[in-house]
Amino acid sequence: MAGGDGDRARAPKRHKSSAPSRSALVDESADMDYGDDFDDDGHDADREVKKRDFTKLELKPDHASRPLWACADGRIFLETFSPLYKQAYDFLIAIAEPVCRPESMHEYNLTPHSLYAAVSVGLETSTIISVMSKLSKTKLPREIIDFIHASTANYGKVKLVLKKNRYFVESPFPEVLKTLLKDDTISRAQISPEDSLGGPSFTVSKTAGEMASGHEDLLDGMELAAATEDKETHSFEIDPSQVENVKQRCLPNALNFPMLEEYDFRNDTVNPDLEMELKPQARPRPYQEKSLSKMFGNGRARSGIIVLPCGAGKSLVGVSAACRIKKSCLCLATNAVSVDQWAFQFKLWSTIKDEHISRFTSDNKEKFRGMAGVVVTTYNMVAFGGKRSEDSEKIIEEIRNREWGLLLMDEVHVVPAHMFRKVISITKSHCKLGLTATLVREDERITDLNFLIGPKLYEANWLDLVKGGFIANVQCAEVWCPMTKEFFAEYLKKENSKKKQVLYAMNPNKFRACEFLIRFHEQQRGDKIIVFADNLFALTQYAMILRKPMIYGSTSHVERTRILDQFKNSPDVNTIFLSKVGDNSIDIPEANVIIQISSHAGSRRQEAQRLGRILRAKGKHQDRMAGGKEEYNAFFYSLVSTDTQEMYYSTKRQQFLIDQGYSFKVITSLPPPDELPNLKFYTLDDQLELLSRSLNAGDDMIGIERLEEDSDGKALMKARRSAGSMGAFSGANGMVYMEYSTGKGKAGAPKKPKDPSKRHYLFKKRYN
DNA sequence: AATGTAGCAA
DNA sequence: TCAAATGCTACATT
Repeated sequence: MAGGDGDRARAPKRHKSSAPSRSALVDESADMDYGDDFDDDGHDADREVKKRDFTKLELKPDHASRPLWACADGRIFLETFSPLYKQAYDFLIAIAEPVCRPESMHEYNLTPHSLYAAVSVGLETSTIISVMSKLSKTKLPREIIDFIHASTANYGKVKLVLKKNRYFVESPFPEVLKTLLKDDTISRAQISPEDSLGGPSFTVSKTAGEMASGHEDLLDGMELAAATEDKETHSFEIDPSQVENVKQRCLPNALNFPMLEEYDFRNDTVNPDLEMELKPQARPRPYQEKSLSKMFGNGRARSGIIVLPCGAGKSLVGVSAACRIKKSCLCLATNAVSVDQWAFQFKLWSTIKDEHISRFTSDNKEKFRGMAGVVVTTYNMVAFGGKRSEDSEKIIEEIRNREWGLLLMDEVHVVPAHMFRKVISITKSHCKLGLTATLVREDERITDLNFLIGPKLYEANWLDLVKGGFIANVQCAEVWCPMTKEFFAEYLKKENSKKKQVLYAMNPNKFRACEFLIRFHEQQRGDKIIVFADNLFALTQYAMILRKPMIYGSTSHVERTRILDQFKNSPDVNTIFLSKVGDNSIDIPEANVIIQISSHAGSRRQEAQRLGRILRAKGKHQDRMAGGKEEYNAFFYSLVSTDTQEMYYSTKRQQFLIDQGYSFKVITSLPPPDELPNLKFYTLDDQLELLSRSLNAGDDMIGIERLEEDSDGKALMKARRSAGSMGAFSGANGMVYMEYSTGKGKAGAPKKPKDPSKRHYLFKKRYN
């Protein structure tokens, strides 16, 4: 990818009259005199640009060929149609936080944390400023430059190092260590050498810096700057249990000497090597390669987080990382299903021997043999506080005592922060790699992740992956379903938000939209469909009336696998209904349509997760692309009852999708009027019957709760558990829901089911 | 040894 | 703040 010679010859100081090519940019930044930060033509400092007042920003003569705008308040806008988009994107994603990424213009935010992330992948202050100035249409506002200087000045000065199960704080600058030790928390955490008389004392040692291997890539080129020469290193030891507190004190919002965690695994002779290589057929895709290069950019392993959408091959990144480090690896997942998957992925992509990898869950307590190995387990298992079984006790003891080369953490965004703290304080690892599909930014826990694991190393842009054909091209739509008069009247009467929820989920118009969509996708396109409903009552009703299998919490394991197997293999089962179980912990087979009939308020992360379920549909995509124009090959519908609380959340969901770069469509007329007679609940009677059933559902729930309080708790549990067999009803033997789907009882007086034992607990009370 | 059930935690 | 889910354990049943 070396560049054109014409560009190379051009003097850096001169304005370019044509669009700067990629190579021009690379060459210039390599030759760049960093003292000459911001622009070529002279006058500057006297300019006070007020925040949000952009009128005074000075356009460069060749602004049209430069892709970004930088505002004084730290916001950056990127034109995606620029020829320099790709480079600019790589750069921005490294230094700033993406805020919103619609199709033609992206917005980013420069924050202390994002700059922390930037310098910890090896960028230097001067490089950040010079590249930004190159890419900017305007002269960089003074505020931005000052901000970057201020936020990056102290980065990289302090390191946290693990040696022989002991933690050390290291720095080439003794005065920095002195500053740190003035802090109470840190000085209390210090483990003084024996002869210490209370004053701070450091150990001095020589470290040989390594030169990183160069690349032609813009960013990798810049990382060269991170290589160090021989330096004296000063250090003091800290109490392992205090590591996280010390780290926290060092953050930008406190002492502002954020600690860098790097693992010089090639020179680690203490920990035994693990024999494993990536198999030749495991070919990381460009973006996977890129995220790995961020992690290993300077020949060591950096701790941090890699953000890739589900279905984009996170596990290959994880396995590759483990293969490069070649030391013992502890891999953490959220549940047993993904533990199995991870173990499988390790065996699939790497040459690791079977006896060197082990799973550790409640019903799978394996042990690897040899000096080093990979252990795959759950967060729960490691953080578990209660009494352990004997086997677990032994294994967990080994996990505690071992020094891990890599701590691989899957779905880092779902795990609560306290869980993390526990896991991190229990295990001793040289390098931590967090994998996630979404970093929901306004969540405070994300900040926690930043110091508990490390900065974000790489984040892929979903749309770019779509364009590359790596993930499915999803059509997202929100379907607006007007409430029927009767449902809406009841809705307005209710105070209880629970009851309201049932009402807008059961809205007959929504039901028919759902029915129509299922029919359309099954029959016209031959798609595989997943329907999500958070509300259990709605879920069971929909599934029973439409006669589709469903899975929810208390569906037995056997039942689940049977249903999923049918969904996967049988041409007759093309739709399944899932409750929240589907969000995690179910290995969902290839589906390419999702319909949401009720989604919860704070469910933006769930939204992402669910969307992720259909991203995997690949292969097909390239074929269609080859055929000419791009086509959607996956569909994501959210059904919303208009004029209800649901509408309130629609804006948020919309925003989420747009932030990820998805375009968004609102459908208001579904089902088409001529289809109406063919769908359920066509007559008012049917609708009223549904209404009364829904209303009673709410009452019954409350009745059960009352029952739970005062009388026989055990009996209730029984009732609930037996309701678990509902899953069985809806599967192959389609008999039970017949009673409901064919029962055309009058409003308020539905037919009484024949066999009381098969009644759903929701209905139980009415008949007693 | 596999399954099911209940209790607990976070 | 709550509901729905999970995972781990122990114990009972087949």
